[in-house]
Amino acid sequence: MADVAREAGVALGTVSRVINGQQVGEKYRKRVEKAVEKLGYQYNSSGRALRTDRTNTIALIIPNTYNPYFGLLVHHINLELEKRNKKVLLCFSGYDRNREEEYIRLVRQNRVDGIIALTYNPELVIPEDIPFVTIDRFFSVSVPCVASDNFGGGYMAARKLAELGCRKTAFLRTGSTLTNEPSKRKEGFISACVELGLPYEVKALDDGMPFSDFEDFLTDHMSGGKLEFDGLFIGTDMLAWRIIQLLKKYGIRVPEDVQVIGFDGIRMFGELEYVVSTIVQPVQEIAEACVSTVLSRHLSNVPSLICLPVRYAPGGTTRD
Amino acid sequence: MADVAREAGVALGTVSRVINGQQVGEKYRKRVEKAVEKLGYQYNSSGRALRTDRTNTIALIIPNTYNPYFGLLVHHINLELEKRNKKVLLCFSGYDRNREEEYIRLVRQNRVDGIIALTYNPELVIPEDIPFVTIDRFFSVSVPCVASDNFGGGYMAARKLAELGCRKTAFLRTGSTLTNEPSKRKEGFISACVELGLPYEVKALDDGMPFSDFEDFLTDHMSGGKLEFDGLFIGTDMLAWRIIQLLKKYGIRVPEDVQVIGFDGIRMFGELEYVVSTIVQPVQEIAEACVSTVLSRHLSNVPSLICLPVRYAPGGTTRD
DNA sequence: ATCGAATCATGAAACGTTTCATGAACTTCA
DNA sequence: TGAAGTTCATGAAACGTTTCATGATTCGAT
Repeated sequence: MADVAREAGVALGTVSRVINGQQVGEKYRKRVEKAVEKLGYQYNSSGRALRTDRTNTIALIIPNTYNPYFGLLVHHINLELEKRNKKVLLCFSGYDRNREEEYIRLVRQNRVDGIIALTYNPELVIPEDIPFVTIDRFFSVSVPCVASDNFGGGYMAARKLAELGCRKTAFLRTGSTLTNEPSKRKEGFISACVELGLPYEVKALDDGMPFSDFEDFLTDHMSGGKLEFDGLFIGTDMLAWRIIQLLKKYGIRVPEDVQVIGFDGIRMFGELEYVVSTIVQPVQEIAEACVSTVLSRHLSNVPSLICLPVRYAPGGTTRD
Repeated sequence: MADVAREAGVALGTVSRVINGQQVGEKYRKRVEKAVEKLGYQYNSSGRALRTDRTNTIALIIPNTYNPYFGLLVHHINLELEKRNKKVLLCFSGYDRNREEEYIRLVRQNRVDGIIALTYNPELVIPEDIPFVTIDRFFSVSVPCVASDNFGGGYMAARKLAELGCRKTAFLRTGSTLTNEPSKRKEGFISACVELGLPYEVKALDDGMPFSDFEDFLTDHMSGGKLEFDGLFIGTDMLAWRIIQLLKKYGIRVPEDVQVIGFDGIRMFGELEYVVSTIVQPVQEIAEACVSTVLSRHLSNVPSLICLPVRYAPGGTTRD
């Protein structure tokens, strides 16, 4: 910057104000711009960060990026931040509570301007002094949470199954120890079933429990090679996929014998057809909401729960 | 840091040396460590970056993160960097040449310590002054390139098809305008076919060309509802998947009528079974190689092409 | 006991910005 | 024409580190 100032024959402060688009006399601005051009000057973000105490970086705490849902989320969040000239600091927690806490420390030394977290530690201590936004996890009214309309999604799934002719349904999920926003999928589902008089069962597995418990549940509800359910709503697309593989093993056809709806909206290779019929989370809108919330310094007038509408998309595991 | 120094009754420089694990007298070290603990001091990385001119950040230029292969790559690269206390600056190019160039600028102002890029612009000007490593793209001997053994993978695929009883095969790919490392998949495939006396055809599509050209190619090679190939090797898993969908439309069964092998090693939901039978890229090793290469300051004795072994994995689209 | 060598903490300078009080140059109005 | 007001560039200080020359202290050898 000193070089630019010398080249343009002005003071450092003047260069700084040109760079930051502040008011500068016309002829000075011209001269500085010419010098910047000539010398190919690019400001040093470390210097700026040191002086302003703002790094223009937002930490993103997320289990991983190979799960396509997370991959999509990372993608949209990064895009939204980029629009606003911000950067992402990636933190992969791998569902590990200790690592999540470790990251809070790391994030402190990097002086990030805010944190967006999709965490699996319900006892996480949320830093008070850094703007913090969660995805799908409600901690307290002072920590904004962005989620899709999980209740509405469950409700929608039940109505859809009914509309497609199902007579007896079940809801399957994992992670039942966590009471978080996605838990409302079950409530929405049940609510619609009750309303419609549609019989249903629920099987929720704790985190530690083996997947084979679903197999036991399903075989318990089979007789003569027939499943007694003709509609399944499953907590996530990934679980839905696994359940479908399981059903195949028993010769139960999807969607002919049983129709299946998942949740998330995962596409094949992230961009082709939906893997299963599903309730699609509005990932882009979620990303946008996270970013604009975390960047609004005045978190006072921000709602503590931002709930975004979902939609249904057929994916070959239902008869539509 | 000044607070810590005051608390411990030592000079700033001493604190600095303790933090950086340099030689400090025993009693001073103790005192400083106690003060750090008491005050919960975390160093400020902007200040350090400014002073040392090293940001501990590596830029990663990649098309996106929702494609599961890229997602996996981002994941492993981040993990490898984290082990070494480095951070990632994410740059999503979306296959767009202009954005790739734009990022090079951005990366300059962030003073990254190095760049890892999976780029789609063969004319990209590689910055001379920043350690630069590419994935799958060979630019020149002065720019190290990390790739899997594409030739070997193609060769392996042909031999596998032959071993599984195929009599007539074809190789299909897109992106034929780019001559990059993955292009060698074709050469390896052909090489093995020639060696084995296995008949083969090749269909390569340019980037602009519509997908339906593959449909034309396949229908041209059908008669009486039968495809004249009984083995297909396809440039990527994603393309393989699409081709399989296409075959389904014509009532051709996989793997009964034709066996298909893809390339990349994409799993369902990033962690379940392989989507198609495939040549698996060693993503973790690729990540490790990229990271260790980009971090070795002395790029002189580093090989300009690092080629890592692939392996075959069955995924239900072959008869094994 | 004295001197030289070795060890190691100190204090100041420097990294590249932004910001703020200062003062120079110009404008307006009587 | 002169005073008061306005605009806007200047220069210095500050942000939190690391590093280097300096000097204090300790130790060993004579």
